[in-house]
Formats: sequence, C-alpha cells, structure tokens
Amino acid sequence: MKQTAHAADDGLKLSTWLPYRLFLVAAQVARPLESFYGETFGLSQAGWRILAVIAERDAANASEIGRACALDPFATSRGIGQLTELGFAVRRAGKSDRRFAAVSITRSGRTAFNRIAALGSAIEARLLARLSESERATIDSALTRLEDESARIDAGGWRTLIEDAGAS
Amino acid sequence: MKQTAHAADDGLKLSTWLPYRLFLVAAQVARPLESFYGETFGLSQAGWRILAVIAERDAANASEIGRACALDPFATSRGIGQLTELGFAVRRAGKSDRRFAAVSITRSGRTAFNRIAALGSAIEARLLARLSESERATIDSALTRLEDESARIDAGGWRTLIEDAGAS
DNA sequence: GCATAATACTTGCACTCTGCAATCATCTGT
DNA sequence: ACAGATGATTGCAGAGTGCAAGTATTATGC
Repeated sequence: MKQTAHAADDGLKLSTWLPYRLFLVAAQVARPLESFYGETFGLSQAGWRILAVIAERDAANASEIGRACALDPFATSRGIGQLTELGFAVRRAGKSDRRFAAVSITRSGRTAFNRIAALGSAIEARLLARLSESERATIDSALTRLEDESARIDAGGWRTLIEDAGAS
Repeated sequence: MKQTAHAADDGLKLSTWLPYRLFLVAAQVARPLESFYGETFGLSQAGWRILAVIAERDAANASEIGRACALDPFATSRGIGQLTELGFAVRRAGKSDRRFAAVSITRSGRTAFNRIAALGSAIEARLLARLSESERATIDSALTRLEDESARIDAGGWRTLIEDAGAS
C-alpha cells in the first residue's frame, strides 16, 4: 500500500464526522440549560448532574454518584460541596462504614431540581418532536450500543485505537 | 391542574434523558482523541477543530472558521494563534480588505491533521461498526434535524423554552 | 476630505474549571 | 495495636472562558 508523496488528506470532514455531530447537538442543547441553572441557582454543570442523580437515588455515596454521572472523585466531591453550600443536599456519615458519606437531596434541592428538570424535559420534547416514532426507537436502541462502545473506546485510550487501526 | 403538596418529581432521569446520552457518547469518544493531540502536538480542542476546518477550506477568515466549528471570535482568535505558534497555520492579510486575515494550513499542519484524522476516523469506524446500515441512514437523517433544532434551541435561550412549555 | 462610525480581529484580566499530589478519616487484616 | 487499604477531601498550579477594552482597517455622513 503506497502513500502519495504530497500527503493526500484523510477524508475526515468535521461537519459529517459522527462524533462532532453528536457533540454539536449536545453542546448547543446544553447551553441554555446551563445558563438557566447557572443564573438562577449558581449551579455548575457538575452540580446539576449530581442533583439529578440524588433526586432519583437517595443516600448515595460519592463514588456511586460519580459513576452515575461520569464524574471523577474530585469533581464529585466539589459538586457535592457546592450543593450542600446551596442547601440543596446534605452529607450524613454512613451507617455502618463512616468513610461513605451518604448524600441526600433536601426539600429546596428537590424544588430546584424540578424547575431545572422541567426545562430539561422541554428541551428533550423539542428534539423528539423532530423525530418519527420509529426514528425514536431506532435511536434509543442505537444509542445504547454507542454508549457501550464509547465507554470501551474511552477506557482503551488512544494507543489501543492506533494499534487496532494499524492491524486492519 | 393541582400539584401534590409533597413535590412530585419531574420524570427526568439522567440516564434516559436524550441530551445527556448524546453528551455522554460525545464526551467519552472525544477524550482519547483529545489526549492524543494534546500530548503529541500540544493542541487544544479549539485548535484541533480549527485545524480540521482549514484543512478542507483554504484561506478562510476568522469569522468563517468560527462559524464552521461553533467557536466564538475570542476562542477562534486564540486557536488560530496557537496553530500559528505551532507552525500549523499562517495568517496572511486579506487581498482586498485587510481586516480579514486569511488563514491557511501549512505543510506540517496538514501532516498533523492527517495523523489526528486517522485516529478520528478509527473512532468513527468503531462506533459505526455497532450500527446496521439502516440505522446509520436513520441516524444520519435524524441528526440533521437534531442539529437544526438544537441550533434553534440555543439561539432562543432558556426564556423562550419556558414560554413555549408554559403555553402548552 | 476628514471626522465618525462600523467591522474584523486581538489582547488583558479576572474568574472558573481541571488535574494531580498530598492529606484526612475510617476501616480491614494480622 | 499497627500497617496498609479505602473513600473522600483539600490545596495549588495550569488551562480554559467570558467580557471589556484596544488596534487596525474600511465604510459613511456632512
């Protein structure tokens, strides 16, 4: 397999590259939500994600929360700190093992969550309105596989990707 | 329409919320690529996006670049600055109107782009391998509409979203 | 024709976010 | 009881971000 001397381009075009397209939709849709909870409650992105997790799963510890919303332990700890300062969450020492700090949502935290979630649902509804019923089903099922594969890609790191590509 | 006193939750569950699912795939897939071009070339995310744009569109000015990769003028300017420092791009004063700085990719910029794009294509291939031909077609067409709708959502801001939702 | 406004872009500065080392508190195995 | 493991937190440096102000150039009004 011979390469041309004058470095022919890889065909990658940003606007048709799947990862960029996903990123674009995610980023554009996240911006209004972020400015809402930022301006209204002084919440960061990590804070919002943690709030959403503890809204549905009570008395979770930090690592569980981190796993559930793809945050590293540092960000998780800081996010929880922010939520407790805002009065949206409380830390309690774990029952049996006191290293695990059980985090719970407060009443005002739930109120804030509901206001943000309403906006979040409105955004989702706007997106879904542009899709047919069968498209929604296809995307739901496909996204499950994409989530799985992207987790593998992330876990493997770029060296693995190069090896795999080289071995084709 | 009466609300229950003990604040019933909005049904929003992070793990099934479409915007979060898109974000997750995009973020996980972007991380290995970012660490590759970060470690190898000292390139930032903005830098990579701009590089991808000038690889396919020569002598673009800053605003065109910014529009093509969804960056504000500040980030665009800094990204171009980074690329010129790395020797991956050159700024030339515009022909007729010298306020427009025409940015072009250099030979070494193109080499770098090709190496990164190879990895990008490998990532995309890994994702596409998990989808059937018809799923790919569905997602391609659906994403076009989602891109359009997310741009509208972004442009409208959160106040518009609340008004729309309230008027349902 | 010259002051003024508009346009394209850049820079400085303050602020936030992130990544990582070091640390603290607690528990487990021997 | 003590060493080491585990879960979580903190401090700090570096990178990224948003916005006001600035430069350079071109267009406009009188």
